[in-house]
Amino acid sequence: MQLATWNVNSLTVRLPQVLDWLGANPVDALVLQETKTTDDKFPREAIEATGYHVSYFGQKTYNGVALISREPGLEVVKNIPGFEDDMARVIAATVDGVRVIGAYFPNGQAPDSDKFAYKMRWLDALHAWLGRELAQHPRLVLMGDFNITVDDRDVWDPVGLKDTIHCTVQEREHFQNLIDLGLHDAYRLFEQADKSFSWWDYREFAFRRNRGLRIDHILVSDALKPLVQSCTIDKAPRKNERPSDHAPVVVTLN
DNA sequence: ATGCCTCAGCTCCTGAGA
Repeated sequence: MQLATWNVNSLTVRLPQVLDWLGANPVDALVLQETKTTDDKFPREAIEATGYHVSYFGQKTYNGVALISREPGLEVVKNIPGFEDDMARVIAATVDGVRVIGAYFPNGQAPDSDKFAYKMRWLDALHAWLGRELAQHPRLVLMGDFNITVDDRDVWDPVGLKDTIHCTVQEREHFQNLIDLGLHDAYRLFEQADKSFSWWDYREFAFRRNRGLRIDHILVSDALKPLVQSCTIDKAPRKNERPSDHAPVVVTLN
């Protein structure tokens, strides 16, 4: 079984690339972030024409998530139950007996901002909900754009970017709290090349110079950890003509 | 350098992203 996550930075712009990628990488489930489109404009037919099922939860201009799967997604949940939020950030469903949660974590902008405070509240709510989800669904994967670097290996310039957004102690503590629920960073279960990133700024030729961050993650539960065969970042779509600034991350389970 | 790209939208500038 293969699962993947990709922040597409507008599905309207990236739909052809998503369809191409799925054709070349026929994963069992793919979660998307930053679809940036309302549900009435979501390209459901184009995705279903490929034989996939899709659930989606969007809004105008910002955010928006989707879950594409070969088998239908069951028990679909949108956003974090009990957490009032006017932003579309989470979609969850059970696919082939695995609870798949796709999430677009808040950016947070700057450590002293209101958006950072919202990010902290959102992370608290995610943690509480995830504890309940894990109790009900031991076979669980949480994946998406976390907007958090786990440690300095995930940062192209850890000195220059120390304590800036995505690299703060508070964000990393929240990440560790998720891990402490019984989750594992699938990417770090394997030896990986130095300076492996999943996002590169559009500016200053950041991709070409490999000045990036690893902020897109796949966490697998204790029950799934023994099944993980590989976890990779697919940089190929970042080389497309009009790329997303993020690359897909893929995990293979047996 | 609160820029540099890219995207959406009350679109020809602005806000947000990371």
